[in-house]
Formats: sequence, C-alpha cells, structure tokens
Amino acid sequence: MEEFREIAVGHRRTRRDHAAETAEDYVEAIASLLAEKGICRVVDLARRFDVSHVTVTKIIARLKESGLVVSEPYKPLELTDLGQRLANKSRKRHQTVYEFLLAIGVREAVAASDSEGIEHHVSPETLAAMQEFLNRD
Amino acid sequence: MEEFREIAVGHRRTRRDHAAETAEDYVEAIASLLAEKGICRVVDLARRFDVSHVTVTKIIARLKESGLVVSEPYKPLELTDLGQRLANKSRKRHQTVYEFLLAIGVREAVAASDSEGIEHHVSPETLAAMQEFLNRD
DNA sequence: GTCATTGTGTAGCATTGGCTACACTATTGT
DNA sequence: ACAATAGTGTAGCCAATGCTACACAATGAC
Ligand SMILES: [Mn+2]
Ligand SMILES: [Mn+2]
Ligand SMILES: [Mn+2]
Ligand SMILES: [Mn+2]
Repeated sequence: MEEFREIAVGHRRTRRDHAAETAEDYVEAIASLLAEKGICRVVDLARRFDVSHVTVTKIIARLKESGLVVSEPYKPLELTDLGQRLANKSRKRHQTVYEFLLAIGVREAVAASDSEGIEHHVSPETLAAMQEFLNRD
Repeated sequence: MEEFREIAVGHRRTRRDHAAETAEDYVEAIASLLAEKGICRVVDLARRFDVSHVTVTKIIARLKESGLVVSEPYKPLELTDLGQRLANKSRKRHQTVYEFLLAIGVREAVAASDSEGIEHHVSPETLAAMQEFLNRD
C-alpha cells in the first residue's frame, strides 16, 4: 500500500506547476501585448496582472536570467525565441482549457476566470482528452 | 474595451485560490489520516506532502490561528468544526474533479496528479457543470 | 531502568511574490 | 524650453513555503 507515495507525487507535481506558472502567464501576456499594440512595457503587465510595477520588474529580472525575456533599462520588453515558444504553447493550452469549459456549459466570464488557474495544472494527456472532447462534440 | 480589467480579475482570482490552497489540502489530508488510522501527526503530513516536518509545523501554526486545527505540543492534530467542514467540502470537490477527468478519458494516475492542482481553481459553477456531466454520462 | 528510535520544536536561511516610498528618466503638451 | 505626466529603478519591508542543523520529548525494546 504505497498510496502516500502516489499522493506525494501529486503534490510534488502541483508545486512544480506553480513554479512554472508565473513564467507561463508572463510570456503569454507579453506576447499578447506585443500582438495587440506592438509594444510591451512594465506598466502594461502591472495593469494586466493587477500588481505593482515593482513586482513586475523583479519577475522580469528572473525571466531574463531564464532566457525567456530580453530587456534594457527604460526600453520595452521583448521575448527570446525560447520565450515565444513557451508563450505559444501556453496560449494554446489556455485556449483549449477555456473552450473546454465553455463546452461543458460554463459561462464565459467564469470559464475565463477558472481557466486562468486550471491551465497550469493540465498535463499533456489531459489536454489531449480535452481536445478530443472538443473535436468529438 | 475593458478586457484587461477582466483579465486582471482572473489573475486576482487565481492568487486568491492559491492562498486558500494550502489550507484546503492540509485539512483534507488531516481528515483523511484521522479516518484511516484515527490519529494524525506532523510527520504523517510531512510524508504525505513530501516536505520536511518543519514546513508542516509552520503551516499548522497558521491553520491554528485560522481556527481550522487544534493542537498542543507533542500531541496529535485535530480539526475544529470549521476545519472538518472545509475538509468535507474539499474532499468532495477533489473527488468530483478526479472522477470527471476519468470520465473524459484520462488515466487514473494522471487524473490523480492533475486533480491535485486543478481542484483549487474550480469554481462552484464549473464544479456543478462537472457533476452534471457525470450524472448525464 | 536505560538506550535507541521516533517525533517535535526552534533557529536560521533562501526564494518567490507581494507592497510603499522615493528618486530618476523619458515623453508629451503648450 | 520647460513643466507636467508617465514610466522605470531601487531600497527596504512583509508573508508564505521551502530547507538543514540541532536540541529536546516521548515511546518502545530489552
Ligand atoms: Mn494563461
Ligand atoms: Mn494562468
Ligand atoms: Mn494552482
Ligand atoms: Mn490539492
């Protein structure tokens, strides 16, 4: 009976997901802002996430070190190739989760809100099951 | 066009969910251990979550202040009425998410792992949609 | 009864993601 | 040109969640 082992694995997964979550949301937001208005500044992200500009600045510093973002003082933000790839992957997964929630009868505003958290915990296998469901339906 | 407002609301929701997440997982685990073996100690939780006993001790201190847990030095942990109610609510929601994932074709081990993170981001409305789907199917 | 094992507590540290306050840079309007 | 506004940086703080190292309490074995 190694149920606890299995449970512990689940919790480790969830903690890993949460560690990746900020990077995913930020590169997705940067790509989105670049697409929408051609430019992405720290304040844009601060407004989007409803946090202070200081919080954004510190997180951007880490994303730079992770090789996802490029930025110079007082200049707008850009994504590296790696950052763009992560942004694309995240955007698609997010969209699938959102559409899936709509498909099972959740209202738009609620689906938008719930999908923002759920997306980061959806494994490739579950994502495939959601896509399958959308194609089937 | 207040899309950013809407998006910001979603991110605020996700941050609130994460703040509640630890309490939910812990009272659920305590209730589960009490049901399984009649007693719940700090080490049991440390094993279950795969963290150190120190991490558990600190989190338990907060849950005590929140009125969810009762404990005295060197004694096993207990839940308050409030803690038990939260544990029940969390267990049921977790179970529904797990069964829902199985129902859309996700394998058991993956459903167990994914549901551990997803559960905390499922609103009452989405939970109802999942239950509806399970009853219908 | 003593000793080993198990469980708990506590000190001290790191990282992440929040914040305010304040100073500085850059842009815009007149 | 220059003042006001918008954007950025930096210092310094907090809380949450993780850790190791070490000390102390409780339990069990013999
Ligand atoms: Mn997203
Ligand atoms: Mn998100
Ligand atoms: Mn989460
Ligand atoms: Mn969980």
